[in-house]
Amino acid sequence: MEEIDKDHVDKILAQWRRERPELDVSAMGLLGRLARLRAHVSREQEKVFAEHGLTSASFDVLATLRRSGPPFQLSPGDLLAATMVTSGTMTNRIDQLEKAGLVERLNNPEDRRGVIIALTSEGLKRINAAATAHVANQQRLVAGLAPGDREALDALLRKFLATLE
Amino acid sequence: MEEIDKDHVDKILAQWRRERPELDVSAMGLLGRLARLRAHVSREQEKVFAEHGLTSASFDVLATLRRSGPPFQLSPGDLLAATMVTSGTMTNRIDQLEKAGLVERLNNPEDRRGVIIALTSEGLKRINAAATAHVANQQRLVAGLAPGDREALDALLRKFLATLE
DNA sequence: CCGCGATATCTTGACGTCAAGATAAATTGC
DNA sequence: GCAATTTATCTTGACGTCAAGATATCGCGG
Repeated sequence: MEEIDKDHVDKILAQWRRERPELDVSAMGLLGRLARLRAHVSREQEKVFAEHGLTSASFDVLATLRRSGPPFQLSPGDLLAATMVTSGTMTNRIDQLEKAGLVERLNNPEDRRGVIIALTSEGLKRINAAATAHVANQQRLVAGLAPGDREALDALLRKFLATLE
Repeated sequence: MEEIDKDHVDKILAQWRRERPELDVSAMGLLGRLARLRAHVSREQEKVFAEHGLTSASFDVLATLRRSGPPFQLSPGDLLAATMVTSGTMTNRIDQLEKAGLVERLNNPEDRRGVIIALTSEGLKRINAAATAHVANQQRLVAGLAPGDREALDALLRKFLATLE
């Protein structure tokens, strides 16, 4: 009577158990659900970013600048440290945002190797609006989960994350 | 006294609360940890795939063929249904795998629009070895989490996923 | 048995990402 | 002061992904 609904990931595990019964797939369920969940959440979030002419990449940079507080300026190195991407990726992100007029590269008076990335006033407006929509959308995405489950899940994700970083 | 260690995500939330106190960022912690966790896991998994000359994209296709059982053949449409990507992406994945000699496109005798993607013997060897290494690596990735926590986390992820798909 | 909407797969063009390495300026140590 | 090392950022080339649309074939309704 204790039937739990099988989801997509359960079917994959069942196939592996049939084809390669000697493999221990006990971790695959958890990691598979993590991946699938992330893919769904990610796509839903992208839709909201797109409504504001942004991608998750550009939102990520603008949001980092915005939440750093006035004057909304950081070096590429600072942005790099905050965003889990490589330097080449960050250069490209900044290039795109600069083309779009949402940030500008200023000379760094203290270090001629470096530059300062600054939100333009258009960039500030854009990220303020996008962030408002984004957090509302995040609320919607977790709305199907009971508040107690959300807390429990967050606590476990925190624990897990701590083992990896 | 109940101090929980602040992680990277907590710092982001604190910044938003300072800069945009009117925003309800209560869902951002959970979703942010999910994203970060997935990024870490993903990269660790890529390393193992790379040791076998694969990427997560190519592993994904080969694994789907492998766990479907003999004769290790599926249509692009079947693969599409199993893998959360678009048809253009699947065409590209198959192209790459075909170039690498790991799968081949066979004519579908029952439908001239369609083809059948079949693992080559080299592809079978490759995915068997890669899958063995991959599941071992997955065990390693969750090893830092107590077994009870793993179960609880998996159950919550399942619940959450069910609300989205 | 024919026309036409449905289906299976591929093509195109624009991005985003990474690894590896290039460039230029700052800093360190003698 | 100056060479060697380190640091900050950018460049290059190869992939992977998507959305939108192109092709070719299937199969249904008349």
